[in-house]
Amino acid sequence: MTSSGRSLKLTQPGKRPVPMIESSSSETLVSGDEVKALIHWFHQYAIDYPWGDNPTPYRVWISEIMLQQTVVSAAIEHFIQWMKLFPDIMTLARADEQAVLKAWEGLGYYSRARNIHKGARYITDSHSGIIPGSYDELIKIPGIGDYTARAILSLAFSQAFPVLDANVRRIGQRLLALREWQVRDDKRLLIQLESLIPHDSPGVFNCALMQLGQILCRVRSPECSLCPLSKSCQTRTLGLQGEIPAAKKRKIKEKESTLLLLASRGTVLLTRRNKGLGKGLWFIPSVPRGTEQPLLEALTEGTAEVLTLQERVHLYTTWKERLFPFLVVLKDVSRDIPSWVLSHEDDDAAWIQVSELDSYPTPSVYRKILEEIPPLF
DNA sequence: AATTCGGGGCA
DNA sequence: TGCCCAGAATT
Repeated sequence: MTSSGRSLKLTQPGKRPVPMIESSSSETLVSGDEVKALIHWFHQYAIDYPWGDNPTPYRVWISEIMLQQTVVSAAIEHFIQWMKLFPDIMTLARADEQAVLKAWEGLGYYSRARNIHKGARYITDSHSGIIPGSYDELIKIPGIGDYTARAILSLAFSQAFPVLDANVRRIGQRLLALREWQVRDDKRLLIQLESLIPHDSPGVFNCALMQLGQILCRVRSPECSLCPLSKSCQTRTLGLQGEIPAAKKRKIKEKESTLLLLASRGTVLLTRRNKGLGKGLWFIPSVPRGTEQPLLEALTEGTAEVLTLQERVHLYTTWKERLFPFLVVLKDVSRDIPSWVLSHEDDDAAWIQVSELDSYPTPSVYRKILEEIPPLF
């Protein structure tokens, strides 16, 4: 059974524009010789990664989730540390979510970490702790979608599933010289790859394509002269490397926030988000910039001392947020929790020893601010 | 089909 | 600074 049956419905021919040039290999994307050249190129120039030499289902699963929307160099160190902390599924399933999120700190897209944690418990309960080797079962695991299921099946189980990530998609788009890439092109490309993937080494084929996209067929300034697929590449034939794929513009929303880091006798007040964006992470209480005056005055009435911390910019997905943090050292004994601190629904708040801050998962920019706290205050 | 995700790398 | 990234989930 091919891999396209479940995840991808075959579509009708449709009326998309034909490629501007009919290549000699319009049926097979690339020739059999080029596949061999690709594999040869991979064995000669491939980069070794920590997850590459021992591709167990667990290691492939974790690495593939880490690599979702994440450049390889950003994931390597987290993967190494993760395997020390959670060497197997049972250890991961027994860990608490806070520790899992802490291990993920800095990688972003934290729902990935929560999904891995949920997935480990699901695998423990429903599959006796063994990662299943079928597409239909893998796809049920939280955080595993079409790409990751295919990656696990090909890399860890040696099943002939091609993968379609940003690298492979870019290679396909350039081979066909398509100025626009539509959803149905994914299905078309996967069908083509299914006829090319070697059944004795599907993982090598997939890794070779992905590393080719990473090393030679880069988004900007690809090195076509070294590419094993250049003969079939219509983008190279047409000299359109600078135009395909076209850059996508994105819109950024801006906002400004004042952070009030309340401190009292060796502790600081943090809040944990339990819903929506940043779920499970700890934050410094904040208010929209400009609304902090009444709060500061109320706090300084209790003879608080206010230190200005370094201004920061927090970039995440569609947001650019300027942060204006202040350390508010309270002199009175009470450690009440002001109501404005709980700005989001279901927020928690807690006074935390400064010496223990390290174990609380928090977005990177908040980590930097917390590290700015002076030793004595 | 479009948007969101509380990151970081790279030219 | 803008665009991209070994995508998935949600709307």
